Amino acid sequence: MVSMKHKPEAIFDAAIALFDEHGVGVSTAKVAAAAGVSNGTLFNYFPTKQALLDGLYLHLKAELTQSLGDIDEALSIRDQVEQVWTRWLGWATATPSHHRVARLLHESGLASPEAAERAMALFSNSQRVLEEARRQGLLIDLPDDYLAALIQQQLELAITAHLDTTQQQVAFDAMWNSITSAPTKAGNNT
Amino acid sequence: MVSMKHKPEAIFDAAIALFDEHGVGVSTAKVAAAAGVSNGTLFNYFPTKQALLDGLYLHLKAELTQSLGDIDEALSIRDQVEQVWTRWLGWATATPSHHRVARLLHESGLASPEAAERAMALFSNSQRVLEEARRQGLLIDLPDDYLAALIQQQLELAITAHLDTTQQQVAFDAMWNSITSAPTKAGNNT
Amino acid sequence: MVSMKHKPEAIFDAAIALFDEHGVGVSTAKVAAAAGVSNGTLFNYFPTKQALLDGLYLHLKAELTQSLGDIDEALSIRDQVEQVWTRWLGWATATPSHHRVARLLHESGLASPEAAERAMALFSNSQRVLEEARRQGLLIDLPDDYLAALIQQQLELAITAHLDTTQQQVAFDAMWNSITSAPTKAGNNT
Amino acid sequence: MVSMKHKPEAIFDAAIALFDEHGVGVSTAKVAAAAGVSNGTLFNYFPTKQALLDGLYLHLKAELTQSLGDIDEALSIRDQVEQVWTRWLGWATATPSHHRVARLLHESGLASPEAAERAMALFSNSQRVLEEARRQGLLIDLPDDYLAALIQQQLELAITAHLDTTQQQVAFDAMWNSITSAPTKAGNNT
DNA sequence: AATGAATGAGGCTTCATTCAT
DNA sequence: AATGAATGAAGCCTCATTCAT
Repeated sequence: MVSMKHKPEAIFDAAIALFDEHGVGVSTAKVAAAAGVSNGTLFNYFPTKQALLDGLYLHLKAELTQSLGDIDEALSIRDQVEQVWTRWLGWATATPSHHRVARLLHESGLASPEAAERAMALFSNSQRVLEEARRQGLLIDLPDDYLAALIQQQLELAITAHLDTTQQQVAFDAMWNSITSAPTKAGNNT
Repeated sequence: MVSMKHKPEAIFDAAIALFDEHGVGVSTAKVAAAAGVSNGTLFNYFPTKQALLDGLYLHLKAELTQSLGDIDEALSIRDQVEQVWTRWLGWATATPSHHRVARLLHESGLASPEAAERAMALFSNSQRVLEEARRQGLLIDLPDDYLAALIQQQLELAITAHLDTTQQQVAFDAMWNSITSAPTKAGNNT
Repeated sequence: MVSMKHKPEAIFDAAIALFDEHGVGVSTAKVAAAAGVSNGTLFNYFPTKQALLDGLYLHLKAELTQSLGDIDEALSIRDQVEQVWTRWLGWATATPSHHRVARLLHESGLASPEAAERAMALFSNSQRVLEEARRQGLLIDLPDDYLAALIQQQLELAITAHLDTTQQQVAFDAMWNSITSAPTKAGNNT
Repeated sequence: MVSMKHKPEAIFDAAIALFDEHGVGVSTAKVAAAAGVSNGTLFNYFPTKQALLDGLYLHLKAELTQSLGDIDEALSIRDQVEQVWTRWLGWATATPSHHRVARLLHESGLASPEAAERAMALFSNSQRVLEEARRQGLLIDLPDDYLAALIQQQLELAITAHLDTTQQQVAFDAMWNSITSAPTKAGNNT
């Protein structure tokens, strides 16, 4: 009745679809049913609803990390960032529900601190790009955390806004302008 | 036990405190108790929990609008925007729990669409500033909705990041750079 | 459908009947149904199944204490003890299910330690008789706790054995013989 | 991880340890895990949890019977009884968890009637001592069942009370006094 | 207008038991 | 004979909502 994947996979898929449509409030029973397994079976894999939430969060983050792949260090920093940006956007566009649910879990603080921390660890590659940018003196004088959040926020926005290709480029430029200092830009007052 | 405010006000205050600490999952009974009224009474004012959520959301948005006050149209557009930015930040700093709960209600989609729409209407003033900026050709080529979201996102970030005064200025500049075109900025490649 | 007592009373009665017949494993739902109230109502009075168990235990012990009344201190110690014995037995005979359930809760350790302690406090009168007997040098050389348990054990036995009046007297004598030293009894070794 | 005993034996041991610590509520899965077998295997040996309970009860009673051994009929009745008493106490002291679990199964009525009856049959030796005492006119005028219960009750008490050697003797005397008539004891009133 | 007891649907979780491998 | 994943009924408890007083 449901794809012949392994059970946890089927449960994740069902959870994604339901959480995306109705929020994380959806009952474990409904998730199990949608996954084509019994109520009890779900708890064989995720002993707690929280465990399901955490597991799903990590699953999605890992999926994203997979999509980001390795960064081409031969590129300029700006292009490295754009590479991450583009691939991330590609993932979100290819599997929008996955992206929305990941966002949902993150925003509502429903992924436990441990899960959030483990998820962060997956992005070490991307973080290194930021550090390199800092070393090159490109970045404005705000904490790296802040800049990372700035990037991600704008990425989220670009994703949800369904922009066309041209606009996507403008959106990326806007983000880049927001995090880099613009020494040569004269008279930026009205 | 609770200030002699009018009942709905007391309920809002209780809800803010509890939602801020424990999330919107808090039961109506607990809200009522914290407000010093019986659970039955709460339902006299808000026939539904959703009505309470919506009412609270509008209440908070109205509070914010109040804080934003009138915009000094004599100022440059940039300064008008900064005025809004600063007052908004002032409101969030003065009553952080209010800000957090407003954010919570918005993010989790728990404020009903109708409430969200009515809340938007409160910001007509601020929106007008954006329109004026557009008219003056300052803005990058993305929909106004998008830019409004860009502004608000970065504002939220600046609020939650607990920046010092210098950093706040940098954060505002970053935002401004992200929404305005920078014609004279030469060679923005690495 | 059920006597017009107050709710908690009705719940106690239902619990007694069901626990007596099927053990404390009986579901709260069944207790509520038998009490003529809804599932939820039970939890308005006893926020937890354990609270119900504890409450019931104390209820029964208080009932027993009531039945024991005041001890006639003009009587000899032996007669005072017999007075308690007889009244206790009377209570158990009059409401055997109450007695059995009290025993059940005690034996299975399902009354929480706090409840057990509070229940003990109800018997201060009876304990005083034992202390007086000790003072008079009537008792064998074992801790008072031990003797109290000896008495109660044998009382329980006398109750459950459904003895006739003559046998009841023999049973009491047996108990008395077990806790008192018998100075004049010559050579009780083989 | 678990001794290379036969499976049922290992299951019994695990059950004893777990039931002793957490009560009979412990799940069959946990018992199986502690016994080092899969949950499925447990049900190969005990088709039902009740069967496990009954089997364990009989196992423990048989173990006790073993410990009681043969009674030395050359001894006086009193000494024969004391021999049983002492050996029983020895068993309980040597393997306290076994004793406690046997008691637990008995008290909570969780050993099925059939199992209880079969267990009784194991004590035929001990019962014969009582019958002989009756024949010799030593016993008070109460049913043999009652006296057997009196003995066992007091034995349980002596076991759980952790008495020293002197007190153990007093406890045995108390028991003996409770079941035997004391013709020479003059004036046992106040 | 205020109260708070009553409701019952629904949520999460546990567990004895089955069965295909 | 052994395994362990799968099952689904049942348990405890929460809570938004109603309504008689």
